Amino acid sequence: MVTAREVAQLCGVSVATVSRVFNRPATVSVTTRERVERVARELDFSPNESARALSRQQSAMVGMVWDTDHRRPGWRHPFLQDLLLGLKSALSSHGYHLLLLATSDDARDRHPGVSLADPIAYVGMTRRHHLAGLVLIDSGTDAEAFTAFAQSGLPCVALDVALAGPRATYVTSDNAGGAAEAVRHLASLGHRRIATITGPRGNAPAAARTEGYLRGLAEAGLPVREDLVVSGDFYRESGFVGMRRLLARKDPPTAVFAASDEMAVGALLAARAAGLQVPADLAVVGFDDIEVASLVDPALTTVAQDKPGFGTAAAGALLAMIENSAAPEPVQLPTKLVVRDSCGGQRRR
Amino acid sequence: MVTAREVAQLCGVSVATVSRVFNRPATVSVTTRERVERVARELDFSPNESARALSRQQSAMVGMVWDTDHRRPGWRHPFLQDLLLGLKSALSSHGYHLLLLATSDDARDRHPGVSLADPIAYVGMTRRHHLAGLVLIDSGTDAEAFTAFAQSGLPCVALDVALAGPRATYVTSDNAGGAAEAVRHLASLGHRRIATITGPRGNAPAAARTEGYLRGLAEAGLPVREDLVVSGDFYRESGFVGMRRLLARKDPPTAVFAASDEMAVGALLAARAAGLQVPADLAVVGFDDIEVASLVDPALTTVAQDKPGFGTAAAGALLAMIENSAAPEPVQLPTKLVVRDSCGGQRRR
DNA sequence: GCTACAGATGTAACCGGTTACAAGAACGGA
DNA sequence: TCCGTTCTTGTAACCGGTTACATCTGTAGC
Repeated sequence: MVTAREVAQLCGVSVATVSRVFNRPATVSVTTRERVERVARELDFSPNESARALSRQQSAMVGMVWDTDHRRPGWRHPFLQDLLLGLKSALSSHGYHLLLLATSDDARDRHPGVSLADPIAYVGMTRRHHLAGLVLIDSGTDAEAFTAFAQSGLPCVALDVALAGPRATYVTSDNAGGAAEAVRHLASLGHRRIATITGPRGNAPAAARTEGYLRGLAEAGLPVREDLVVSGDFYRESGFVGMRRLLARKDPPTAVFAASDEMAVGALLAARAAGLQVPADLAVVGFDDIEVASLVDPALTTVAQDKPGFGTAAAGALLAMIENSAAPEPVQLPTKLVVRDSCGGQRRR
Repeated sequence: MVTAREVAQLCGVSVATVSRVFNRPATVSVTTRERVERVARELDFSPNESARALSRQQSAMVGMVWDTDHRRPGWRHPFLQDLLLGLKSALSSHGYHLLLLATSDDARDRHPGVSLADPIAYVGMTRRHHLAGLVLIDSGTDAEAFTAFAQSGLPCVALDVALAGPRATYVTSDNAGGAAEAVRHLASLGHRRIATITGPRGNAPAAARTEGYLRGLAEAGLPVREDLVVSGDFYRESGFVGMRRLLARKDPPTAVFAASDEMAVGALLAARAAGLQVPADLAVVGFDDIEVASLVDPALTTVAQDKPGFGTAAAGALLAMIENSAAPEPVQLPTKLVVRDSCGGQRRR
C-alpha cells in the first residue's frame, strides 16, 4: 500500500499538501495539484480508509441494521435483494459502502450487552465504527430501539416504520393508497362483500393497508362489515387460516384483499381446499408483488411496491442528511396495481 | 464516546495497560485487570474500531463482493437472504461485521478505476479498509478478478466457484451428486429418455450439474443422447425456450432435469403451452429449491441446496483462515432431493 | 547481601491520515 | 520602497488505539 508520505516525498511536498489535493483541491496551486495528482495516479495511491475515518471521525460506511425477528424465525423480507441492490448502487456512487451490522441474537453469546434489546450499547457500536449513517430495516420488534438510534444524532433512515429525530427520516410505500386502489378495483368489478386479511398488529404498513382498505370501501360506497376483517401476520399460514375463517361466515365474501402476497397465496390455497374456484367464486388481491405472485395459479393480482426505489430513496435521504445535516421529509413511494388473473373480470350479479 | 485514556486516568494506569487488558489479559496482574475491567464496564468503554484497525492493520470487517452481472440485469441470487443470514450470524459470533463493497457498474461513474474489470484497483480498496477477509459471490463474469483477490494474500472464500490461493478456498454444493441423484430418481420412475437443460457455459455449478446428469444416466444404465441436452442460462426464459426445443425433437423426452428451478419453471410453462400435462406427460426436476418451487403447480421436485449452510460454511472457513492463516479444504455441501409433484409416480410402460 | 530473572507497568514510537495555525512568497497600491 | 493582502505551503498537534522496549519491583538462589 502506498501512503501519502511516499507521494509527498516523490513530489517534494509535505503530506499536508497531498491531503489537501484530495480534500480541498481549491487551496492548492494548480501546478502542485497536477503534479501530486499525476504521481498519485502513477503510484496508485488512495487514502487509507481507517486512518481517514479516525482522523475525520467519520467513515465512508453506512451501517445497516437488519434484525430478524427471533419470534418469527421464518420471516423473510419480501424484497431484500432489490433493496440491497438499490442501496448499494446509490451509496457507492457517492463513495459509501454498506456495513451489515451484527444484531441481537447473532451476537448475544459473545457480546451479551449488544442487542437491540439494549440499544444504548448498540448505538455505541455504531459510534465506534464512525459510521456516516444508518439504514434501519423494520423487523417488527425494534420500534423502541429505532427511536434510540434516531435520537443518537446519527443520520438515520428507516424503512417502513415512521422515524422522527433531528437527523432521521423514513421511506415507505403508499400503503394506504395502494390498498384503497385494490379495494376500488374489486368494487369496480362488482364485488360488494370485500373482506381483508390484515397484517400484524403494531406494524405500520399493515395498519396503513387496513386504513386503505377502509378508505377504499368508503370511496366505493360500500359499508364496513366487521366480520369481514380478520387479522393475520403477513405469513402464508395466517392467510390460509384467515381465509378459512372468512369462508365459514354465514354471508361469506366474494373477494378478499390480503395485506401481503404471502397471505394472498395462503388465501388461494384455502379457497382451493374449500372447493372454490379463483377467480370465479372468489377474487383475491395481494400486496407486495413478490416473485411468486406471477407464478401461482391463478397469477395473483397485487399491489406492487417500488422495490429498487426503496433502496435508492433511502440512500438519497441518507446522503442528503450526511451532507446537509437537515432531515428531509419522509418519502412515500407510489404503488402500482398489477392486474393478473386472480380477480377475473366483471362480476355477473 | 469514552476513550481508553479516560479509563486509564480513572484507574491510575497508563493507556497501554488498558489496551493490554483487552488484548493480552494474561500479561496484566489480576488486581489491575479487574479494576480496569470494572471501570471500563461502568464507563461503557470499548475500543474505537477505526483506531484499532489503523493500529493493527486489520479491521473487524469481512468484505463481501457481490456484483450483479450487468449483461444479465434481471439476475438474482437464488438464496441471497439465507446466505446473508448465515454469514452474518456466524461472523458476528466472532465479532466480525460484513461490509458490502461497492462494485463495478455501481462505482463506474465516480471511481472509474474501481471495477471488477480492474481487479488491481479493487484489491487496493479492500486493503485500504484493512479488511480481515473477503467473501466472493459468483456472478458469472468475474472469474479472473476473483483470482486476483485470491492472490492478494487476503483470506478469501468464494461461493460456487473454485478458488485457489495461499489463503483462499471455496464453498459449493455437491452439484454433480445432486444432479445424478435427480436423474437416478427419474430413471427409477421408469423414464428412459431424460433430457437436461444446462446452465450457462463457464459457470462451475452448471458444469458440475451437467456432469452429474451424465453420471446419473450412466449409473442408471441409460445412453447419452446428444439431442436431449440443450443449453440454457439459469433464467426462466431459457428454460421455456429449451423445453420447447426438446419437445420438437422427433423422439421427445419423457422427463427433463433443469439445472435451475427458474428454468424448471420455464419448462413447466412450455409444457403447459404445448398442451402437455405435468407430470403425466412430462416429468420435471429442478435444482436449488427456491421458494417458488413449492408454489408452482404442480409443485416442483427439485434438488435442494443447504442455503444457510453456505453462509455458515463460508464464515467458518474465513474465520479459520483469519486466525490460522492456513487455507482449509474446499467445502462441498450435501444436497437433498425434495420430491414433490412434478415427477409423478411410477411410469407405466 | 548480592545477582539473576520473571513479572508488571510505563514510555514513546507508530499506524496514516486531517487540519489549525504559522510562515513565507508574491503582488498591488501608496 | 514599504506595507498590507492574498495565496500557497509547511509544521505540528491530533484522532485513539497497539506494542516494542525500557524500567522498576520483588523474589529466589547462592
